[in-house]
Amino acid sequence: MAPKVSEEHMEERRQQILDAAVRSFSRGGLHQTTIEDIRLEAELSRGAVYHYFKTKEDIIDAIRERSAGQAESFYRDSSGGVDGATNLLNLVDATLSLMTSPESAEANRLALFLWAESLVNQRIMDGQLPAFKPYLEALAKAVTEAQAVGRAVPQVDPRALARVIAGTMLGLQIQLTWEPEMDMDAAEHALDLMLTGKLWSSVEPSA
Amino acid sequence: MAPKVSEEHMEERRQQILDAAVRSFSRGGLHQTTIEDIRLEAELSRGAVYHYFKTKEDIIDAIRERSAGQAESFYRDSSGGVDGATNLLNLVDATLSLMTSPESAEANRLALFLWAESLVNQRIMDGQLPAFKPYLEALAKAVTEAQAVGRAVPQVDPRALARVIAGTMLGLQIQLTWEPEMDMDAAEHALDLMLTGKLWSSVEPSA
Amino acid sequence: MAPKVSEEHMEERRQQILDAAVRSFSRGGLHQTTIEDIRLEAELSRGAVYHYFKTKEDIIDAIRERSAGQAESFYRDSSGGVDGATNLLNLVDATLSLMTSPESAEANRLALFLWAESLVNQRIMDGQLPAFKPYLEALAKAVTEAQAVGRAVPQVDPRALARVIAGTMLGLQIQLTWEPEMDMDAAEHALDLMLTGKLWSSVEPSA
Amino acid sequence: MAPKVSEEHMEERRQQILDAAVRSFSRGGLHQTTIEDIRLEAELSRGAVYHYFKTKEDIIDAIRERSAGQAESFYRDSSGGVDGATNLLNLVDATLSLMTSPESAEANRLALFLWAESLVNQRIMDGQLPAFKPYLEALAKAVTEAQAVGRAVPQVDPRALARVIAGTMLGLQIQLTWEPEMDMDAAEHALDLMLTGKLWSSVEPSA
DNA sequence: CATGAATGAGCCTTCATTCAT
DNA sequence: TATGAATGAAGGCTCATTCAT
Repeated sequence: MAPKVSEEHMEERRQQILDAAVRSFSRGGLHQTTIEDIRLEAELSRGAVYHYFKTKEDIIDAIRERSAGQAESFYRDSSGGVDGATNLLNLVDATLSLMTSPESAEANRLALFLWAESLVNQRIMDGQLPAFKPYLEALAKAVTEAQAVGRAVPQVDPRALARVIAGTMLGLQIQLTWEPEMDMDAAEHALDLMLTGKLWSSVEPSA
Repeated sequence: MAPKVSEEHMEERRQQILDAAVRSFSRGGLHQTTIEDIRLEAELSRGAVYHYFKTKEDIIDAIRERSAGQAESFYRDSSGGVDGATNLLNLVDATLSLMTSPESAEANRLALFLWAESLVNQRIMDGQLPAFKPYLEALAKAVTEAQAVGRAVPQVDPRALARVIAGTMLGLQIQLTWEPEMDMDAAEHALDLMLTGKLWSSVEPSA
Repeated sequence: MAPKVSEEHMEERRQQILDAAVRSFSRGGLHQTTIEDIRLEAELSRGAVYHYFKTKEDIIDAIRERSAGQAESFYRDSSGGVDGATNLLNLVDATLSLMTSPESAEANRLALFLWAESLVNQRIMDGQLPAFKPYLEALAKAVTEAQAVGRAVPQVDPRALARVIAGTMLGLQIQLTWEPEMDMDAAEHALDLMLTGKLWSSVEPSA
Repeated sequence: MAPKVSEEHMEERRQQILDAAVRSFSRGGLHQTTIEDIRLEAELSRGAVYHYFKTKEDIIDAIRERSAGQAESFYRDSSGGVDGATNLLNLVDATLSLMTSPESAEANRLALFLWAESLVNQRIMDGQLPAFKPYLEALAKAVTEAQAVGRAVPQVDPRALARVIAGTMLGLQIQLTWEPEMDMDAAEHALDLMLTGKLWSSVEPSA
């Protein structure tokens, strides 16, 4: 059982470094943050960092993977309902509450850095996109279910609507990074109205 | 009149550099792209670049400013209608058609790079945010007008809804950078249905 | 003709760096010598070195190529005679005088470093070996000619003898790096006796 | 007697490490080979290596010493004959058969690395040279004996000829590292002819 | 105006060595 | 004895920027 201690320690240190890396990267961006920054934040020696991660990019990769995992498990719980329309709302609300939780400020910033980086770094794109797709599909599935019970009109393409809603999430997250003090509750309220068909008057005004 | 010629030449060269910079940055990102890359793309000497721009950041700034200007003029035309609800649709459609135009692939990528960079570079943030705000306000104004004529329910906070809709735009633009081949027309259709209240069945299904 | 000045300057600087590199490398070996050492020896900035050579290995390669070229031209002059046996002596003497010239102390040391490095660095081997082979062949050719005129016995394989003689050159050069003060003239004399058949008594001693 | 076991164990482990080091160094060179490489090759922990050797250089030194010892005992057996000329041939043949034995490929490469390193590392030079000198002297002694019995002409300086012959050995060994498939038997034959005065026709051709 | 050589700060990474357990 | 985590000095290389011509 000797390796067990070692492995535990290994995992602990890795998390310690990743935590420091998340703080550092989200503060300074992927490029401006140096290994030196991370190591200071982790209160480790420079060599120690390289003891647990081969390269800076490996750290970034591990961070991405870890957050993707966290987010995924978060979403999975939100699509278990029977009613598609409810699932949709649940997913949206879960996403919003995830991004508004105080601990998420860092994650939101980091996400934006990764989204940008993915355009230029295939490895990151390859990690990012496959993590986004299931989200899109969960949304589409919910829409399809909503159509099945007559809540959503059949004309709409579930995947297209999923794109729109997912886009809204992404876009709100971005705005949150820009203005952390923005009123996300109000936005959520408006979004809920829109997603339940209560936003627009059903009849044209008697113009 | 010598300076006039000079000024014209100056402006011409600046645009030449900025064009090259847009191509370079959107291809390789803000950090991975070097002045050398830009100068090669512009077919200029390295010194020439520094002749027209003091620093790399100045180039980025000029690019940002230029695109912001282009976008703004684009939007301004879309909020001139009388009907708020129509203005909303116009704005959204204009935004979408701007981002889907073939020349915009570059601009979309560049935008994402700038959004990320703005989190870390106050100067970019200071340029970016003031350009985004009017867009938000144009949307809010359209919502307010829609409320005034009874199209939108009065409970919704126009600014919050503007956040949501603007977010959708941002998020769709991101998805476009990730998957340039995505079906934006379908998304637009779904979005239009949502923004005209035709997406959801007004009555609960007779379950 | 603008590039001409530039090219001249370029070539000049490259030589300046290579000269400094030869001094540095031959003094400290390939691995212990840093770019910093070279740049100090060349009285240049660190960046300047990289302006003219992409990597440290490129510098090493350029050095090797340059010395190979110098050596080759040196040998070529020594195999122009009509008589094979004389050519052989000429080649050997030329080689020896090349390696004993006072400026060659550096080159000899450098050569040994390169020979060792070639075992581990294919690129160096690929440069080294093709430069050695013609030398071997020039020797073999001289032996063949000596056989043709009856000077050398026909039983000997010219290539094998070339290996032996070339080996002698290599081995003397090594000893020279170890003990620069060794008496190479005496060695040359002994070698000449051996290569002219005057070393051994033709008849067995009347034991 | 506890220490005795311990000492045996110590010696065993040291040899295990040296064996691994020889394989590693001869494969990758002195500088490119890391302690990590050696420890993996030895299937030992990193700490263990440092338990038996204080520094990397100590390992190199121990290797050098060990091979020097092996070579020396090898040569000693070859100079026991009565006849100087025969001793000379014996020494040469012994040297050649030592370097051509299949197990020697590694040793040959390692030797070249050490020869190069000795130029830069006094400690290695101090180990190397005193091991080479006796070889030189054995050769010189054989030559002197050959002169004594009238086999070799008295004009030749025995030490100089020793240099030449030793050089030939070194140079053939180098060529062997460069081209392990070279025909050393042919070279040996040519060398034997040369060392017995049978290579050159005693009389000038009747030109 | 234009050129591109020169500068040097700074970054990622490697690796010999130490040392707590 | 044995282990391997930790250390930190050092090196190769990049690149924004300057400046002499």
